[in-house]
Amino acid sequence: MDNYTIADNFSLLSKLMDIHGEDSFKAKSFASASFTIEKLPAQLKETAPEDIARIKGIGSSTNKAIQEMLQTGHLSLLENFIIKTPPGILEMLKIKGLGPKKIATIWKELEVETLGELLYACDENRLTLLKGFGQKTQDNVKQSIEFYFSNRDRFLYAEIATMAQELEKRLQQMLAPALVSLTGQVRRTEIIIDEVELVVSAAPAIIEQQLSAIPDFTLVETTDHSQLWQHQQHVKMRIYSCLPEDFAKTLFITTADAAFLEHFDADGQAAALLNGATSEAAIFEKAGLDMIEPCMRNGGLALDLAKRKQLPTLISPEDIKGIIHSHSQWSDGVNTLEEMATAAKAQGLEYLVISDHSRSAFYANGLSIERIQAQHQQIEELNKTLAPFRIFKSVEADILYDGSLDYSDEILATFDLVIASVHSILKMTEEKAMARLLKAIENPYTTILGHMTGRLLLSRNGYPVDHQKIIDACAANNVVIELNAHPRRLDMDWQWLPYALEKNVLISIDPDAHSIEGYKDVYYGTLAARKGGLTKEKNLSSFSRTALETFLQQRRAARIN
DNA sequence: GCCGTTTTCGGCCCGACTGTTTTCAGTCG
Repeated sequence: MDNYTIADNFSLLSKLMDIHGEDSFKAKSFASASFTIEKLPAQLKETAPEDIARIKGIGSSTNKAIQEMLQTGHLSLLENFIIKTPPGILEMLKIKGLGPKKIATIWKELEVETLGELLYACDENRLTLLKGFGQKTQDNVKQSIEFYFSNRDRFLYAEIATMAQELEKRLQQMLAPALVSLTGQVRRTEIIIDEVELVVSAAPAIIEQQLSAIPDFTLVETTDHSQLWQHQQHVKMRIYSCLPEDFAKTLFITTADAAFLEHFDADGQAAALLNGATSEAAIFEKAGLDMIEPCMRNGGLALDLAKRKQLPTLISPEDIKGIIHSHSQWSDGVNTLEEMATAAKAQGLEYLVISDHSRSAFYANGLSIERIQAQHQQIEELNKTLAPFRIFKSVEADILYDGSLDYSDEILATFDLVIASVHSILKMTEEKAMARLLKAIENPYTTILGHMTGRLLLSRNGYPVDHQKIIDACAANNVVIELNAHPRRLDMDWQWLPYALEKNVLISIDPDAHSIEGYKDVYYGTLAARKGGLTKEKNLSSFSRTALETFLQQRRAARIN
């Protein structure tokens, strides 16, 4: 083992000791040993133990640890700390601006254990609530984590979409008159993107020659049909090269996922349909099918619907009539309630459902019963001046560990609607998660089930749930299922929308906005919803104000009293 | 954990910089 490795081990040991709240002078001595060793002119493995003992800053314990590393290749003291540290906490040490003390605070105070959760806590403005943290620290941490994530090889659609569209335009200009189109995952608006894929009607050599001129891109792989380019510190780009007369065919084939193509070719007629096609529309026409939008070219469902002439008219962003699920300064939001409402009205929306956090969400400044009453007074006053725009009184009530909601029935009854979500103790078996969720769904005051699995895409898996049973329970209890539109959540997953629609369960595309800026996330929620075949009729946030009022009255009459 | 003397137990603490404070805590090179 060389000096650098030994020094690194001591450095990490020191940080972990600080994170775990060990005596800071002890931790410091390992840090200074690390510093000293890194600068030693001679290798420790070639130095006699008694000579090592004479080095300033290395005492008997450190020397013993050095000998252990030299003899066994391990440092048991360090390994013991690693075992009791979640991997996400170790990863936080890679984030600029975060040292042991801050990480310990984040871990202990926020109960955040992964970078994904930490990023989300920044989005929700929760870091600034911690002592010793301010706006700048939160901004730095957020930026730092995003940078870290951007160096990984998978991306959220929202992180990639703009860049992909700009790339498409740029290539169209560079390679004209060749045809260029986005295809694959991006064209299907998948929620997670591995590669930006494009079809280009030009020869590989020409594409390579042109793209080599862009300094940001490096060619990493060439196959018969495609080239893979790596953008510096960014996503990979795959380019399918084809003849101009094969453009429609290639676009069709590369847009769809494998299961869709398999279904499409179930009778072995695909080749005949594709060859010589001048457009995708012509392919569908020749196949006797209505045009299936690229976003629905996953699996076989859309093809079955198309064969029966039952393709739905998909919801689109302009079908959103109000903001459901939002947070203001009353809890952990950035903007005041008045600002949130005024902005929603100015955007042409008909209503705002304000759902600040409930009292157990202490980390998010959740509302005490007194503060709920004060907020309701303010809502009533604002509604007088904003009418016909309306603020609906809501709350994002924590589903507690036993499945009960965070307030008594008397308090829950004062809201127009209640969004019930799990925020704490996310590590559960499926059995526990199901019992907890089902109890919350059966609560007559629960109107909407918020972010069903608690997942954070690319960074945290949700707790395990039996989707089918949850959907069945929502159907039985007339509970709306949220499609949380935050691009890192998109929870419930769109893959379960067909089943929910079959069971006649309403969906609600909700931004979970913690600022006015957050409203724009409904766009991503809508894209995900389209993949699952959602229509505006089945989306609660597409209801007009009056339709929502009627729905809530009827639901209340049926479920309560 | 290390050090060292007024010497075996009590104090130790890179300095510059940032950010959050209103005199300091934490991070980083």
